[in-house]
Amino acid sequence: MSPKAASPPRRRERWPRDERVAAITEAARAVFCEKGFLESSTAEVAARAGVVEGTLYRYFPSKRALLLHVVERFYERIFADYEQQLMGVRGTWNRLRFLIWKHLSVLHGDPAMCRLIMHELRPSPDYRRSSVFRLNRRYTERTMAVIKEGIAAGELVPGVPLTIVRDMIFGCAEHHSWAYLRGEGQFSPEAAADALTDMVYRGLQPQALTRSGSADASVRRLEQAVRRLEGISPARRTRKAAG
Amino acid sequence: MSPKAASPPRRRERWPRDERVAAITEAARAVFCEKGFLESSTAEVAARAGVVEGTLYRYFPSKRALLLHVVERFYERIFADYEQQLMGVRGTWNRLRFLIWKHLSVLHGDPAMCRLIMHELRPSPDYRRSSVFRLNRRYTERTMAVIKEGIAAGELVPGVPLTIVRDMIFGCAEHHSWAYLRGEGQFSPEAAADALTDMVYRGLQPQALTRSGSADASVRRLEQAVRRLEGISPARRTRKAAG
Amino acid sequence: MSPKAASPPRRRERWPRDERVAAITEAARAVFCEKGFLESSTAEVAARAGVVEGTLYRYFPSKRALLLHVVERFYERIFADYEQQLMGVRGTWNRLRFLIWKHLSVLHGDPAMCRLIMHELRPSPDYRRSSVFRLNRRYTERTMAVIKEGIAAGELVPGVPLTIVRDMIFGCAEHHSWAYLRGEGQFSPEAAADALTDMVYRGLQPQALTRSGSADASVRRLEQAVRRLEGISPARRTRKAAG
Amino acid sequence: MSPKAASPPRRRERWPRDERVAAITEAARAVFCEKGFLESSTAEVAARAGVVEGTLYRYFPSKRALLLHVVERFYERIFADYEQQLMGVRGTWNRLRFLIWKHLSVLHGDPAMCRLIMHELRPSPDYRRSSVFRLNRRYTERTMAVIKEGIAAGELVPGVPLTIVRDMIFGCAEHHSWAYLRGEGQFSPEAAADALTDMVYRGLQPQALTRSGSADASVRRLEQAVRRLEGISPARRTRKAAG
DNA sequence: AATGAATGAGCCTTCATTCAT
DNA sequence: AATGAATGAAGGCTCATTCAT
Repeated sequence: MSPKAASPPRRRERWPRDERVAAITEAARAVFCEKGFLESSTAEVAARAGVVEGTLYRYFPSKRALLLHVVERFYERIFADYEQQLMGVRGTWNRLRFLIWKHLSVLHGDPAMCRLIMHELRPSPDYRRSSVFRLNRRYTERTMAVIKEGIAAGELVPGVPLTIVRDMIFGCAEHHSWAYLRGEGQFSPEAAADALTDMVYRGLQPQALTRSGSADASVRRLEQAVRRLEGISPARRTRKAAG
Repeated sequence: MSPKAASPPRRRERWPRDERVAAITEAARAVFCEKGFLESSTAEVAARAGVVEGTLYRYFPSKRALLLHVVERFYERIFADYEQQLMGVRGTWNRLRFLIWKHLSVLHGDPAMCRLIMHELRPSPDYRRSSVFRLNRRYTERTMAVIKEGIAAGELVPGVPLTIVRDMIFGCAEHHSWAYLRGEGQFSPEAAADALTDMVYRGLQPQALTRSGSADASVRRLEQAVRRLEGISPARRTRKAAG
Repeated sequence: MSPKAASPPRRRERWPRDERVAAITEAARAVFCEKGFLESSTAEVAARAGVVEGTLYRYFPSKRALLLHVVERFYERIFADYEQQLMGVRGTWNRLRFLIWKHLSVLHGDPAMCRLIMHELRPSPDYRRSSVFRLNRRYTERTMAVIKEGIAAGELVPGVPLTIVRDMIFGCAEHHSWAYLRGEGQFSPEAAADALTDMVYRGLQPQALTRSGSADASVRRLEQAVRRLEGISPARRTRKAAG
Repeated sequence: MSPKAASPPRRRERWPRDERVAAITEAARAVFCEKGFLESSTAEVAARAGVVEGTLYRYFPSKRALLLHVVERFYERIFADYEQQLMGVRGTWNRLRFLIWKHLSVLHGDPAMCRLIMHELRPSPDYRRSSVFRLNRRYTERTMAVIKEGIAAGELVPGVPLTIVRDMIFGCAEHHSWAYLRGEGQFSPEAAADALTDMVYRGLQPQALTRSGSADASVRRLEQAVRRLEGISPARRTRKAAG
């Protein structure tokens, strides 16, 4: 019933507000990345930031809010990079490759943070209501915009649902970097970007199955038309052709 | 508000060991899927299995081992399904589409278990040393084998690293089902399998990047006209309508 | 999830001291009544008063002192009402009924404040040393004065300890309004005042067997002995005697 | 993510369950009574009971449940006393006086516990849904039953709402013992019981205000007539009408 | 006078694992 | 084999009060 007794104060630093926030954010980033979110304690974050635990809660309402803030700052840095650079790249394939490469580079450049986002933030139940979800959407939309431009230009075909394309790009990147994020493997953003871009680009090419240049290309194409009329899947075409 | 009641002493049932294990496994599966691994307590698993907590530790060295066991059983069921059915499917595209569809169907059919595996088991630090990791590798290798067959048959080109192809397939599937696994969206295994298979298949076609204004451009245009008239795959319908 | 925003710097308003105090008092009253004392935070009081927390402590030495101040103001309002009105009422029963009704009306009219006083202020360890305790004493003494007048006038008998009478009146009022103060019931100040006044008034009527010192005291004592042997209540005495 | 590491066990006592519960309950009773509920810590309760904190939660789901249990045990002891003894008392006044005295004796005999109940348990928001509320109702109903018997026997009049009578008895007892419960005063259960019982009993007497055959009866009757001419109360109307 | 950020002790609760019976 | 009670460390969060500016 009686209020907590005051204790002799230690020393009371008065930094500018922004510096405090920055110190806390950075400390949180470091601790979360090192140990993971669940394994981090607010006590450790506070200690590393040079404040007491209570001070954390003056700036952030909860440990989780602090995580979100850390991740938001990360996205901001990413975006800052993006905007400029993309403008200097021309051509659908090149632009696509640039964005994929950029994404892979992010994964490669800060695996701890990416692991934090992917393994600890994203699985949480309210992720889809969080600001980070929206940031991520904005992030992926940049890539999808390039695809759409390609389609609009007639360079790519609109036949494949864009969500599939998006999931293919980001899912592939994620899977591909999986082990690396865990500190258990390596990958090359450049090589992966090349391969992935090619796959996606080719997958969206209008020519479909036309191994062009070959002498019998037109013959095969006729065969295929016939087969299609028989109601058979495209896969069959090849086999029959081969047979 | 009387103290928690002591449960009535259970009879020391003399079940066969296997039944015990099965009961515990099933209880664990149910609880883990319902509440997630971290949120599940051994107490609840034991209660649902009709044993006391201590008994759990007679059969499994830890809660985590129990999780691994549960997931292993799940993989076993998947495999049992697979082997037979794949043998009945011919053609690279079809076989690939079958495996992709099967994978998506698994995600669709038991989202809770898949979420458990993907969000709770896989991020753990020793996943790559676990039996489940090996099972999963075996699982994905089945799919990669089809790709390799396609390459061996000359139907697909070997230019793209297989790991990229694998990551594209499973990464896409995972991303695509993400919201669904959280109970926050829908997806169609069939439609997704079609689109994904097409993308991958086309991405591995030999025709390469003939974006040229090459000589056969006009031939291709003719082909397209034919295709439009025939109108076959779902993806194609759109194009037809648009055309 | 950006960090808690710093509030825009408030203008250092140069209110008259009294207005400041009044604003703080009113804010505190509102917050304390809404959420209870323990559940209220000085931060919220300050915010509602439009000042910062530190300013609170310029005017009040502690949160608890603020509570006391709030309650004192409340008592003052009550007293202001009282003094005048009572003068217009004549007759012991009427005056008693008026005061009881007034008390019940206060409970009825501001249940939140009364709950605050009764459930949160009064149980605190130093209540009996507080100014509010003295105010309350003054408050109850007004009622006791009426009783004393009635006794002095020979209309009521002095046999019952006044503290019991007082406790009966205020204890009854408090119990009667209990649920209402919690927002869980209703009561009528008028009906309760009637019943309570009658009970008290009748309980202090001379007719009962208690006017001792009278000549027949020893006779009554004998009667009581007899009755005790019969196992009958003293009340019977009267009726039997009267009969 | 990894389970908490086990530490070297200290010593593991295995008392009979009931003894453990009793030890915890008694420790909780002692600590709560000494320091109040809010000021007590589960750590202290556990220490006094000779168990670790976790053990508390095996038997009770929360600190508050422990409080409720302690209070329930207290009520049980009270009831055990009651039942027998009341049977040996005859006559409305005597029975009423016994119950009131008993209640006051309880307050007098265990002030710390009663303070706990009245100041810490009862004000809590969900008190009215608690088992203790029901126990208390049962407790007060015992007393009201005696009043009802008196009314049924024609010894008391039914004109006053029973809830008012109940509130008067228990409210008075509570107010009367207030300071004592705080360790700041004294009171005599016997004297208070006598006075309170008389007040209540007389307040429920049928005879109205006129019954004595005493010499000054006529004088009083005249006084009353005067008062009636002045006034006023609704209660009186009834009597007048009846007269 | 006013600000408003820093303090920091301490609480209730959880639960995988162990082990005496 | 089975029981089921005991362990005990750990952690996020609150908030009245102080005091440098």
